[in-house]
Amino acid sequence: MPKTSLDFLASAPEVTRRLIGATLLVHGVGGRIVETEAYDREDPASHSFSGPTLRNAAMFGPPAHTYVYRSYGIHWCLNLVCREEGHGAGVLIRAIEPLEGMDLMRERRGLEEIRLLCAGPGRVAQALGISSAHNAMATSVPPFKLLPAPAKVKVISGPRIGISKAMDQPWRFGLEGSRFLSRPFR
DNA sequence: TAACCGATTAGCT
DNA sequence: GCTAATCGGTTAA
Repeated sequence: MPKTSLDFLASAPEVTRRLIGATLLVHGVGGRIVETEAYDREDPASHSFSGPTLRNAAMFGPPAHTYVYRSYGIHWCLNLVCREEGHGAGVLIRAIEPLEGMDLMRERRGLEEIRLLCAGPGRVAQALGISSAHNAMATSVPPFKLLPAPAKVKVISGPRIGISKAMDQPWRFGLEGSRFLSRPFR
């Protein structure tokens, strides 16, 4: 229990930036977070924008918990809830540098190429074995393990991917120079 | 009908 | 090496 534990109560972009470089494991499988995106309540691109529904309920639950949703009817995507309970903000985990449980991740993804194992939110969820069963769970207890980033990570930012609103907000964050990003920053 | 996307294909530098 | 286009499913406005 490091005293430098992550503060999920800060603003969504702040929490999102600080998650870059953090280590995320599920049942000991995962690695270092290298790409994230912020979503907030007053944010037309956020699932929480129009208030609570059955699907996004976890976004309005306690911080440091998960919000898992189905994307385009096919993939699962993992978010971490931030700000105070009931606010409706979260961080989308977009890419991870694979470090632990490589064999299991390769098997789940049906892929050898390490660079593409977790390069994208749907890919992250598949490699880590995330599904709706992992929705609204605390990240501080098993099967989850979340370790804060080291002090000196270099973070870059840019517009979010796959949205058509609030394009002006640079709420996508990445680890500078990482080759495990879903797409490069420019 | 548009979405917090991935695999594939076709084209480019 | 890269980008753009296409299509596949569910959800919810």
